[in-house]
Amino acid sequence: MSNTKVLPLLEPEVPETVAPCCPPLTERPFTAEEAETAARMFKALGDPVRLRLFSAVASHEGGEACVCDISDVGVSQPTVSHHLKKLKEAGLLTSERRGTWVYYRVEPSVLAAMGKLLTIAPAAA
Amino acid sequence: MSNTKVLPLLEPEVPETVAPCCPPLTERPFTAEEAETAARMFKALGDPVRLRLFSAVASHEGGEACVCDISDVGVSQPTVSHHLKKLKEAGLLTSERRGTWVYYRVEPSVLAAMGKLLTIAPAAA
DNA sequence: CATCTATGTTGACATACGTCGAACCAAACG
DNA sequence: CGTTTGGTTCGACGTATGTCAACATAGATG
Repeated sequence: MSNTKVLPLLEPEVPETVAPCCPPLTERPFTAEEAETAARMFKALGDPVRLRLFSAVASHEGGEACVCDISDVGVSQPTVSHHLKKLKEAGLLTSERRGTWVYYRVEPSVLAAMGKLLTIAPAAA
Repeated sequence: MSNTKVLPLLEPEVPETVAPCCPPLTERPFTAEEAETAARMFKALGDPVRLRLFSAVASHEGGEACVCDISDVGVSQPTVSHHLKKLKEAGLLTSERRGTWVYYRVEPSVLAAMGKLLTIAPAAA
């Protein structure tokens, strides 16, 4: 019932959407370029509605969710669509149409990448 | 030389600035309230300049940095001050004046909290 | 006190952002 | 086909945001 088993499906679709952009925040000062890249992801999660949508997809069984399953976040349906698009553009989600419905799925590597960013110390050196 | 040893200084100054707000994003859909809280932190890091400032402080020796040491990020001095204020308001940094200079320091627990947010699965149940 | 340096605050401005309703597209169904 | 249902795109609107120059404040120093 959990989503622990759906994570290994790293298909080589658009690998550049979430590159290993940056070292941990605490390792050394970010360059302008690194900051630009990382900030784009943080920014995407910096809106309450988007965060709820992302969490809803990430926690949904199968690691993916139909829009109809997650669009109850208190804003209009066009707004939901708008935010999902933003999340896609940030490389956090991917979408796929299957018949009537559109399914969104989290890009698994992105969570790991952002998690590393917030690592205290890599215990290096 | 690294900042691994300065982390244990969790002084009970303002503990509510970074509460254990939320479970991992992948555990269950965020409530509106959780999303509001977490989004505030993500939003603070969602600007390239702020991210560079935060990274500069976090990676600086001693876990803290004078404004003069980190203000070389390509924007004017008032803008730097403005962003540092935002980071403070988000609970990510604290500041202290010591003589002539003002020192900023990262709130250590905040990194751990945000890191947990991005955990894949807590391996629970 | 006068003054210099280091930061923070204020006010103004252009741009970006979140939101909605309306129009539009795509698949299913009669 | 026409209609219904699910979802996106468009256009508009109000608000928030990032930025700077100008001014203000806090210590240090003479």
